[in-house]
Amino acid sequence: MAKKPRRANAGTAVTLTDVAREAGVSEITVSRVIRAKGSIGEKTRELVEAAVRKVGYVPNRIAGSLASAGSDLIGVIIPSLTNTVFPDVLRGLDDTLARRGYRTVLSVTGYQPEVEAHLVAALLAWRPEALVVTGLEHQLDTVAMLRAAGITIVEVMDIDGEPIDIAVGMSHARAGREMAAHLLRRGYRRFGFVGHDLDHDLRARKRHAAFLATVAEGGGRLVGECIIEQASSVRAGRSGLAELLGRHSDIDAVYFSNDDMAIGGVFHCLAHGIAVPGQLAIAGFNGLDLGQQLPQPLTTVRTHRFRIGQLAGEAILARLAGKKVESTVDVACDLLTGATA
Amino acid sequence: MAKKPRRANAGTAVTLTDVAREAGVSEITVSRVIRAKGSIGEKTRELVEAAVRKVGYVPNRIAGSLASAGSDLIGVIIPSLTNTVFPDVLRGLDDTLARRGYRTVLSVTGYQPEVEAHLVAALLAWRPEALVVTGLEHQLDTVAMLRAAGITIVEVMDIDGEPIDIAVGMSHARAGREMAAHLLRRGYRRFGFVGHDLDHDLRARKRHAAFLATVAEGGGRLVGECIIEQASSVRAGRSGLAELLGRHSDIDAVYFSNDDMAIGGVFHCLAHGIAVPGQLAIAGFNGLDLGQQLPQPLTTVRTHRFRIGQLAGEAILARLAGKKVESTVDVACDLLTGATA
DNA sequence: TTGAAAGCGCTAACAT
DNA sequence: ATGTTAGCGCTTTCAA
Repeated sequence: MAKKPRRANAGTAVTLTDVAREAGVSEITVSRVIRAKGSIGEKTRELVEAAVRKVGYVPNRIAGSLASAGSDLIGVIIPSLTNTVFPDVLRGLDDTLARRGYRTVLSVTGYQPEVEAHLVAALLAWRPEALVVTGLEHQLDTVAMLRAAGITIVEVMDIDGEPIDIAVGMSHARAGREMAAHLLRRGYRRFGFVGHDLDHDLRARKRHAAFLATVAEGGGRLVGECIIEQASSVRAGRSGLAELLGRHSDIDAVYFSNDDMAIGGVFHCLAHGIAVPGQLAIAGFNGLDLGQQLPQPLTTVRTHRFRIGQLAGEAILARLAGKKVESTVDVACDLLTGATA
Repeated sequence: MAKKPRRANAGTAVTLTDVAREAGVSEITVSRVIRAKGSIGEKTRELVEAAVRKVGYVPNRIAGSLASAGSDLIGVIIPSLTNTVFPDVLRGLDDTLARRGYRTVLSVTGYQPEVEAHLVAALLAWRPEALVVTGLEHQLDTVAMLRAAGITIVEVMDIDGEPIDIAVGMSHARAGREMAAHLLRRGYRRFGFVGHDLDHDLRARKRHAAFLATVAEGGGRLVGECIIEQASSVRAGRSGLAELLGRHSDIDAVYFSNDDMAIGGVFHCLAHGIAVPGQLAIAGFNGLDLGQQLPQPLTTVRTHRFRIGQLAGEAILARLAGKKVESTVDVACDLLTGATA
C-alpha cells in the first residue's frame, strides 16, 4: 500500500516518482525525457515514455515553475469583453503566444481602475513572465506594482503618453483629429457627438477631445452632444442619435464614440428615412467589418486590434529572448472614407 | 550581504522570509496574517502588515499552490474569439468566478479537436480546480484526460448528448427544429441555407441537420444551400446569400447558420432592393443585439450566452463547495419572431 | 497565539 | 548518459 498522501488532491496524484519507479530510472531522468532536455539514451527514452503512458502522468507545472525559472504564464488585463475590440487584441496575443507554449491568464476590469489595481496584484502573484494591461492611465499604486514586478509590461491600445515599459497601440488623439479634418474637408461645419461613458473609457475621451479641438480650429462648431452613461452598443448609438436629433435639428454630421455606436446611428437613419449622408453624415471609429458590410460602408478610422495583439505578443517574445524592444510601437490607424460622410 | 540567489528571477525575489525578518516573527505567522487564517494577535498583525508594505511583498501563488491544496485556477477552452458568442460566455464565467478569487486561464482551439487535446493537457498541468470546455464532442484521448483529471469538468453551449461531468447550454437540435417549424407555420416551403464551415462547428451542424429534417417532415424543401468554408461573419453571410440567389431564384426563405451570417444576408437584400420578408425571408440564430437593432429586427432564436457562462461558473463554485450539481443545465433558447420572416 | 520541522513535485547544479 | 543532493517559497502538521 502506498504512502498515504497528505491532501485531498490525492486523486490525481501521479508524480514523477511514480513514473520513475515504473520505468526503473531516477526522477531527473524522467524529467529530462519529458522536457526533452539534456541527452537521453534511446532505450531510456522509450522506457520512460511507456511508463508515462502507463501511469497516466500529467506533469505538474506548478511544481515545475517553482523549481525552475519560467512560469510560461502571461497575464492579460482588459477592461471589457463586451466590446469586440478586446477579444480581437486577445486573439492576436493568443495567436503569437500560445503556439510558443505560453498560457494566458485573463482578467477583466470593467473599466474600473481600482479593480485593475487589485487584478494586477492577483496576477503578479502567479509570477507571470509578462503582463499586458490596457491603456496608459493607471492608479499610482498600480504603476508602482508594475514597475516593481521586474517583468515585461506591455500597455496596449494607446500610445499617447509615456509607457511604463512597452506600449503597443495607436494614437487616439490623432484618430480624433483625422476624422475631424476629414469631415471639415467634406464641408461639414455643424457637428454632433454621440458617445458612451467617457469617464471610464479614457481612450474614447481622448478621441473626443482631439475631435472637438480640431473642429474648433477648422471653423466648425459642436452643436450638441449626447453621452450615454453605459458601455457602447448598437442600441445605445441608435437611441443616442434619436435623442440628439430630438434636441437639435441643425446638425449635419455626427461623430460617434465608436463603430458600434455609429452603426446604431445608421440604423436609426435607415428606420426613419433620414438620408445618409445627404441629410446627416455619420462617422465612427474602429473599422469593424460589420460597418464595412453595411449597404453604405461606414466612414470610420480603422484600427488594427488583432495586429496590436500580435505585436504585443512578439514584443514579449523578443524580450524574453533577451532582445531589445522599442518602447513604443505605433500601429497606425487609417481613415476609411466609406460612404456615410 | 544576502545569500546569492540561484536563479535569474532574483529581481522580484521578496519572499515570506524577508517579511518575517523585517517583522521579527516567523514565516508561518506572516503566512497566517496574509491568508487571514488562524488566530493572530492584533499587534502581530499590524507589525506584519507594515513589514509587507515596507518590503513590497507580493505573495507567490505558485509556491502557495504547491504547498497547499487549491490553485484557484480555472481553465477555459473555447473554439474562437472571433465569434462574439464565446467572449459572452467568458464574460459570464469571469463575472461569477473572478469575484470569488478564481483566475481564468484561457486557451483557444480554432475549432480543431487535436488542438483541444493538446490544450487540455497543457491546462491540466496547471492543476486547475475546474476546466471548462466547449461542446460535447471531443477526441477520445481528450475525454480520457478529462475523466482522469478528477476535477470538475463543465462542457458549455450544448446539451445534446452525454456530458462527461456537467453540461451547461442549450439544445441546438431543438433550436433548428423550432426555427423550421416557425418558418413552415408562416407558410414558407422553398428553403435555402447559408452556412459556415459545418465540418468544424459541430453545433451549427446540429442546427442544420435538425432544421432540414423538420423542413422535410413539414412538407418543405431545401432548394439549395451555400456553405462558406470559413468562420462565420457578416461578410461571409452577405456573399453567401449573393451566391445562393445567383444559383436559385425560387427560394422564399433562407436559414443562416447564425446571426452574423443572417445580418450579412439582410445587408445584401438592403443593398439590392430585395424586400424582406416580402420577396425573401431571413432567419438566424443567437439573437445578437445587433440583429435586433436592425431597422427590421431579425427573426432568430435567442441564446443566453452570458447566462450560460454564469451558470457554468456557479456550477463550479457549487462543486468546489462540495454541493451536488445537476449534470445537465438547460438554458433554453427562445424564438424571436422579429420581422424578417 | 506562535513556532519548528517536514515536505508539496519538480529541476539546477554538480557529480559520476 | 544518468544519478545525487539540495532547495524553489510556501503551508501543513504537530508542539509549545
